Amino acid sequence: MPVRVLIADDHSVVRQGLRMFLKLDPELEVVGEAANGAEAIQMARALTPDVVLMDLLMPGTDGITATQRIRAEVPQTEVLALTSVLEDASVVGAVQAGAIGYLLKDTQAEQLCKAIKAAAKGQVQLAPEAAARLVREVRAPDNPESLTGRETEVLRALATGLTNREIGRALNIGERTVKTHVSHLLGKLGLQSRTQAALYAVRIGLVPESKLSGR
Amino acid sequence: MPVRVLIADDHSVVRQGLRMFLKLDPELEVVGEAANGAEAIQMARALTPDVVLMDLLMPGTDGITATQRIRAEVPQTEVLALTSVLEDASVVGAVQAGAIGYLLKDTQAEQLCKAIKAAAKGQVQLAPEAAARLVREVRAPDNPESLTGRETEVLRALATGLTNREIGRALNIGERTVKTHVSHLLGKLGLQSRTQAALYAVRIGLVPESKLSGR
DNA sequence: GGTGAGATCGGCCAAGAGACGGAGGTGGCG
DNA sequence: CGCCACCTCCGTCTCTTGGCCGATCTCACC
Repeated sequence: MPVRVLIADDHSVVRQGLRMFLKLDPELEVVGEAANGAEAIQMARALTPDVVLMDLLMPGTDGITATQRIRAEVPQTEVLALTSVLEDASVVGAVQAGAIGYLLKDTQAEQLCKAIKAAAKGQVQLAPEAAARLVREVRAPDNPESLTGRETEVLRALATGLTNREIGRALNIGERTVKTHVSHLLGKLGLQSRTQAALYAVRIGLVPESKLSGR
Repeated sequence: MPVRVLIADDHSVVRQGLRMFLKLDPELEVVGEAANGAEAIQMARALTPDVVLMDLLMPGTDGITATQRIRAEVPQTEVLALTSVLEDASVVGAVQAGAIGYLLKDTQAEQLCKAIKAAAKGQVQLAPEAAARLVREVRAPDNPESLTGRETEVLRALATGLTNREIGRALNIGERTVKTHVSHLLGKLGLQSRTQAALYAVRIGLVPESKLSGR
């Protein structure tokens, strides 16, 4: 009985590549494709696949949110994060959201097949780089560089291009408090300006691409 | 005689997917894979493929730079931009760099094969969305929203997290001049702050992900 | 030769941003 | 209970940022 896989990625090239590739392994069966987080949630609900290959960066509902929802609503389905982003926040975020593994898109083909089958059995699969990040984060919960929940919220708002005052209004706190949080997170991240912080947030996948400041 | 294709993408999942997929078409032959712009240039020089499938967002040397170099050094090789980014600057940039086409990663499989064969014959291939951007840009060269060369340079520097003073040093101009350019580009883009401008630059792919502000 | 766009600077000014120290409140945890 | 992390807010200070006015200079174009 093959492992039933759902592919969630916003690029059809990636989806078709994965689909065609997994087809070569008789133990793997691609049962569906989703182009965004919302589709992934809906299809996971309908198909109850064994494993969801989840891209974390997708327009609309992002992969981490989708992972949370799927794990909550379809617990028998395991989620394997497969993304090009490798940063503390997204690794930890994906695992906290319920992902059983975290692989990079430059993973070799055979390893990917193995990882999917292992994930279906409930075995944890982490790219070595991702494992390192996770261990570092978990082993040092009071790591001076780890942001608090509020600081992360402020960073997320900051990374949509809001001013301190606007962030205050958005989070229902004073501008002064926002400045405090910004000051703290800049210090923790070793950055010098809110612009650098915004770019950092984008880099680690804290902000979905769809929310980036545009016209 | 098959069309010889070089794949340039930093994600092995995408590379292997494309390779396996193009293998099914006997008229297409994948002669090599490059994981970044520098490799793409080197391999294009060594292999002189008919077509390079070029991702624009790659670490190190980006795809646009690689396209320029390849077109300059290996003129018989056509470059087909294949990316997830769709914005005026990158479309125009790719075409200006010498790309014969611009396709999105969510392009359907058969279309991609057709486009590659057409590109090998020197026929222009543009995704409809990309064509629209290009036409809009070309038809209105003095579009109030189109940035000048210098403004684009300043935006690119701004989007790496530099201050005005640092940008001035980097470009060998005064801080005042930088402020003028920043002011102009903010007005043209309809934005209110440098942070928004930095996010915009990332969104349109002006800045390679590798250069985003980190730690 | 005029015309316009672009690049380069200047002064002035208001607002935002960040650093610094202080301080009160909460809630978990030994 | 005390301790500590976190969230909240305040005042003050310096620096950066961005808008507004202006000005030269170059260069392509008509």
